[in-house]
Amino acid sequence: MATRAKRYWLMKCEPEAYSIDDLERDGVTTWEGVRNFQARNTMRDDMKVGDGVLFYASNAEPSGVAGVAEIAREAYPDPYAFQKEHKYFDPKSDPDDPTWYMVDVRFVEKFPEIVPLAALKEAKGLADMVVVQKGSRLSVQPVTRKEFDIVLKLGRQKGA
DNA sequence: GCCAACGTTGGC
DNA sequence: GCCAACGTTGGC
Repeated sequence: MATRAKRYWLMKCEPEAYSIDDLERDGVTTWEGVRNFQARNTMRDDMKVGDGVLFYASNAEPSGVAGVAEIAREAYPDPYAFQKEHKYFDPKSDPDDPTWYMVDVRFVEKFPEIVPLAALKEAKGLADMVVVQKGSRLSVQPVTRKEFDIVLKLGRQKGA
């Protein structure tokens, strides 16, 4: 099997919709409902099983990285886009040529405390991280290995 | 709840 | 293909 270096991502979710605790309970979850082309492209074209994911809680108190997950299944068509009554329904998505894709995500670790966005902004080495850029609204974004490791360290040291 | 920043839509 | 209007995201 052809292999490639493990890549790293950040995925946002509002805790009210789905939290790291929900993920810990479920073990694996589906990541449906992404309706942004750039985020879709990332999921569909770049995510591979085993890639690392920073689980980011948006619209939270505080917002920040709540833990770690990994890609459990590579992209497949988002079935909710075809369900008329569903809030993720998109009449323009053709089942024979789906517009929207989703991946599955597996729980890896919950940080003792959330790493707030403010801490990410202050941390050394994270100045170029997508999520700290002003006006960054992408719900699925790439993270470098270096950034991933720094955030991991921040998350683990909190409760110590 | 406010509002700035951004993506998408649609008229032309 | 431009760009104004609109809807959404998401920090605060």
